[in-house]
Amino acid sequence: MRFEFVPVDYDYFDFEGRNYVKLIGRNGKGKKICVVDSYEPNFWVVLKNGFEDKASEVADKISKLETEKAGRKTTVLKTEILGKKFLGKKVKAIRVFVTNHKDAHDIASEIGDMEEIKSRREYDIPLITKYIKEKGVNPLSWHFVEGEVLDVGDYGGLAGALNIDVCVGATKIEPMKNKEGFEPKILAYDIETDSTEIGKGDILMISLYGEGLKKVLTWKKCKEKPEYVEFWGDEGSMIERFVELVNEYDPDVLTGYFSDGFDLPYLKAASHTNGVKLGLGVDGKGPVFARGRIPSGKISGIVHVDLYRFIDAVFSQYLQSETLSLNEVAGELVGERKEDFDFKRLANMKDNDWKDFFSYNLQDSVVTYKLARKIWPDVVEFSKIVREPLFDVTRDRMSAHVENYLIHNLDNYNEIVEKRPMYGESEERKARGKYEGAYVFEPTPGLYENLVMFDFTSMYASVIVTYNLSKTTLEENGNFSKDVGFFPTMLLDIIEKRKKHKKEFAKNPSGMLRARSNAYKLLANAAYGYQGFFGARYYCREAAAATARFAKENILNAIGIIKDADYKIIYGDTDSIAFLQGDKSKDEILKFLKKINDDLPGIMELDLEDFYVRGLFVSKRGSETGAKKKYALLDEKNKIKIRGFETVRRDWCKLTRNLQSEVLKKILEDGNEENALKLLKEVVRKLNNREVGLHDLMIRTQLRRPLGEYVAEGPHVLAAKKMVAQGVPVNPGMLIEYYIGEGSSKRIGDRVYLPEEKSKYDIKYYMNNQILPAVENIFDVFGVDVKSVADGKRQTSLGDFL
DNA sequence: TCCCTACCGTGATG
DNA sequence: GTACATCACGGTAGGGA
Repeated sequence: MRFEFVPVDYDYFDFEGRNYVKLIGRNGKGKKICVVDSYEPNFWVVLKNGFEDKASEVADKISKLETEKAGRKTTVLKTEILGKKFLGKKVKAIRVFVTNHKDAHDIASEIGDMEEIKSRREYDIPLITKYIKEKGVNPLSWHFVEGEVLDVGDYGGLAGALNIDVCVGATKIEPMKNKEGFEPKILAYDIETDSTEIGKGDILMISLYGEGLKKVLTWKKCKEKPEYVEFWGDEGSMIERFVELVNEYDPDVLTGYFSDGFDLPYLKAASHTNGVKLGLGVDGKGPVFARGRIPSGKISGIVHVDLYRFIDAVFSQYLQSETLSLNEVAGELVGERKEDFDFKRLANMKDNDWKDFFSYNLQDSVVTYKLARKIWPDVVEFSKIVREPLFDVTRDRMSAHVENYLIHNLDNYNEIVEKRPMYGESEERKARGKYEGAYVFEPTPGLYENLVMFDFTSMYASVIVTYNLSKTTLEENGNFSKDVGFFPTMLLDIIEKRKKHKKEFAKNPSGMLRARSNAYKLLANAAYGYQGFFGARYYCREAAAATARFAKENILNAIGIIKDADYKIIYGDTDSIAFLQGDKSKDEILKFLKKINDDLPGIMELDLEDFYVRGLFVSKRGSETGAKKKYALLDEKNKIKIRGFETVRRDWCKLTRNLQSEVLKKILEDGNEENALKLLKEVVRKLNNREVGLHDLMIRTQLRRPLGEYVAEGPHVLAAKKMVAQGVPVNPGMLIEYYIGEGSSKRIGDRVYLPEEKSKYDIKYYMNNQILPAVENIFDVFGVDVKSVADGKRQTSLGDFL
């Protein structure tokens, strides 16, 4: 038979000592299909220079090797001798095919350090990655599959064990040229429990939301139940019903928010205690958790996607959200906030409380579902571009994405893939210390009018391409060769693709094109960090350091040119330069920009970022020197851009942040400090009269390590300890919220109060440590001393004397 | 007890 | 364990007077 097929989930299994790949996806009619494909595991042996003529001799020796492990015998099936490239150099290499991928490492070890052999490679690449790379069966792309329907007994009963209509043994899989697009069946879920510690409490309810499915399952009764609620006798039968509903819905993707770290492990623990099966997978089995910082919950035949992880690793840089809570992220991305539920009500639930809780639980799944739909184009594009399955692509960090992109594209350069660093190697790399980074211009504090901002487009990526900076182009003398390497070449390709898709998007906007252009942009931006990352296969500290160095050289040059043209430089950071427009017209500025570009090396490109009406730069606290990375700009559309100020820092209280942002706004709009001063006075008055609500005084700081590991105990650590004492579990990553109350202790941390603790806020603290420091340097630009304003003393302003 | 400073820790910029 | 360096700043902790 021959049919259209899109692979969604990849897995592999052993049969009679050999590896097979199990693809699960949909056919053209939307039916879930399992396709079994063969795979010949292999790795490479690279011969030393001068030993090329020994190739067949070495290959013969290798052919006779075999290993036995866990009752599995792996032998060398065949060898091929080929001219390849390794680290950019021509080499003679032997491709060694073995019976089982898991043993490739052992066979490679047995080959050992023969004098003819330089390196053994690609045995450390995951089987699925190798399979996709070698057979070109790309995720979420349409293929024609030819093959035979499997009998129940084939491959040790594989087909019979799977809850899938059709299992096919493939004889041929080829990409379809003209078919694009695939709408997955997504199902979102969420659980509510009475303890946040996994396995400690009960699951009170489970919600599911998808197309045509809207349910809350619970064993907690209430008289008047909403139509979407189903009551079950106990936790165990509720879980069994959940499994049943998932199986009936037959999703491609089961998604939750922080479900790797909470919902799925909780369900697993609860099903265990209740003695019921959590048979979510098409194999009837429960989720399997892979170890890691956060375990990854894998379900056979259904891609379990924890949206939080993808957002955290890839998407968060686009977000304004200060935390990655479902509430905040959904609020920003789908304009829908979760319903509120006060968990303190849990202690004493009445009928109506349960109704609210059900609704809250359902809303979590609804919001998760909408969020999944919203970022789906981005997930898909990443998966297609880096050619890794959904499961991995939604969990990998940026360095892994860059690396996977490299691995899957190295065949274009006939390159054998470099190995991962060994443990000791990573340590050595880390120990090599820091190198000099970006250049930052020290601004002179002041309020400026009519500013121009230039910036280099994708500066670090452009530098890597222009100067050919990479591991394989680094010469022994420390310079980088003129012969262009695969890393810069690939990066150039990424940059060009990004440009192309950005243009296409501008012409014909679609979620897919936006996502595609974004994905390329992210990959380009991450390429620099990748080369400096200790865990990278193509780590090259020299290349990373040179990237920063050449970038610095370029921005300094550009600053020089702009200065020489008699413009006054106001600020610059890494790849951007702000200067005064002076008496020049916008046209003249643009012509000037073009002229600068004509002389830039390689693909370096300086761009107009924007024109600004006003810009404010302040001094560092307690000093005359200008503060870097702190400024506020007003553009011609009256939009304000604030960088670095307390306003944008989440560890300052709302009162401070709101006041400061309003002060900046007023000053930028008015061009003077007069009205801004009134705002300050009003806040000072309210604070002194205790008219400020505690909610505006909460300080939020993230706990970033276990409590025991702190050398210095800051207020947030002491607040966290207080929480523990009150029986609230805390863990790294949590945002600790507290306010400062009155008290005799000098140490501020001794006066922290948790939100629900009633106390009098410390007026002095909020005045001297929050409000005044945040506006002091701003008013200082106008010669106004905020301390005396706060004291209600005379207002001194330079203006008074002029 | 006050004052100074080094260091710790967080969160920002690009 | 999970891209890089640069920067601002509050707060603690400890020494010296």
